[in-house]
Amino acid sequence: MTDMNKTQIEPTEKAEILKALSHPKRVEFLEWMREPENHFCSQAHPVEMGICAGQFEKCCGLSQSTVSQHLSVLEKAGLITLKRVGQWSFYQRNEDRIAAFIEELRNTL
Amino acid sequence: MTDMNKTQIEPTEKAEILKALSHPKRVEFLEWMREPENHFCSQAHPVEMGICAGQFEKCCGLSQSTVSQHLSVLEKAGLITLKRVGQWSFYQRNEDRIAAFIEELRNTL
DNA sequence: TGTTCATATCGGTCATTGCCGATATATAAA
DNA sequence: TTTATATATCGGCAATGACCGATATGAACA
Repeated sequence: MTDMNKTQIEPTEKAEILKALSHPKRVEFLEWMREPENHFCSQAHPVEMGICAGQFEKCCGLSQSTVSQHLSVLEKAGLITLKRVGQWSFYQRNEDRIAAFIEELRNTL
Repeated sequence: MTDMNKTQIEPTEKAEILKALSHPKRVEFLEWMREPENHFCSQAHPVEMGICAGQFEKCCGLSQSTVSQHLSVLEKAGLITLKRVGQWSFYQRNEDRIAAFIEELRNTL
């Protein structure tokens, strides 16, 4: 009864998530995605679909390839999910996973 | 009224803490210190004084200098505190800081 | 004072990460 | 089928991080 049926975070996953969060830019990406309308207002598609990869590029002054890599790290850690629509990649926060991670920290750290 | 008068975590500090936690060994160190009696039973001094730097060395298979560096990173991030007594260095978890950090994550991540 | 013990710091090596431009892939449009 | 657009991956380079042995610091004790 401590953790209901929330997604469980394995030790290996916890380490991977912490690594993903060790770069300030990636943390920023996650935080921006909390309020998409404030940070990605120039997006043509509705923000409910997720944030288009290209949107990050404009906000952060990094190259396209670097942004793509950062997003990939976040995705592999499970903190965001990727949905491809046409030629675009839409990323979304994985709220369950993020919450589970913080809960894991609360319990173990 | 959101944060009472808890220690506040600045953005720069948050980044430094996340970096400190990006190495599994350092996370382990912190977790071991939650239950000192289980992990550092061979310590001569009472665990209430903190954990003697040398104790970590025995548990983790790293060299003395490497352990010292890891502890220094945790201390600079404010996650542990250092008290010198005689020739020994006693480290203790900074519970307020750890709690404030997790709270910060809950609010911003 | 010199010796011992605990820990911190230094110097160097090797592995990892961050970054970029260039290229590959894949969809969409002409 | 060619062209354009969006994103991922590759190759290489520079910066950072992890690790160690050796050395320095500093306290305790003979």
